[in-house]
Amino acid sequence: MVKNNKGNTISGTLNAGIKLSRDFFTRDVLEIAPVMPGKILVLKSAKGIIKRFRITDVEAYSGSEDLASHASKGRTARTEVMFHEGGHLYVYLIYGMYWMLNIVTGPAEIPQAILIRGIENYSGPGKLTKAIGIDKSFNDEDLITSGRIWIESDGVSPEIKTGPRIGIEYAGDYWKSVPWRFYTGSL
DNA sequence: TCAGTGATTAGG
DNA sequence: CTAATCACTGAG
Repeated sequence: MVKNNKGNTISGTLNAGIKLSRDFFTRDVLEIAPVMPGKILVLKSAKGIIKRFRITDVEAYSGSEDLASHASKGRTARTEVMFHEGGHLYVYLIYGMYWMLNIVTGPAEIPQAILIRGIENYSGPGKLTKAIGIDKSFNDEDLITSGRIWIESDGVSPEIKTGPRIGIEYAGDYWKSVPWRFYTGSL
């Protein structure tokens, strides 16, 4: 059962849009991240129930130079997925409790990802994954070929606000200040 | 402000 | 093997 911050049940029932293709995700992360708020995250349960959630808040992590990105430490077992072709998911556990949901972008071998920080009725990347049931099993899932998760557009493109990314105090003055958070409060 | 919680990582 | 770290959250 899905509930919002006030404890009320929400259905995730938006109208269907057009599924985003590989070409959308293989572009540079800084082209994609600003247009992610407004897109629809779609999940299909094992029983065939489809739920759609409007994305409201994302952050971009780009390449090996970005000291806030996990990939800045190189290619490890965990960050391997970030080097895969755009359209895959990067899912990892943080603080022993929260699954973080990221969309890998760009061509293969270039580590980039977009953290999904908020969807409608939810604020916070850990809360939204708990609410919609994202876990380790979604790591490296392909949004183009998966039967249980994908992204759609219904043409909605809300006004975007930008700001520095959250929770990256370790990344140094420059990288913690770049305005790579893209969000909207209007949805 | 700070504890909870456990996978991941570097290092011996 | 050990120990530090962490793209968070909720309680005080």
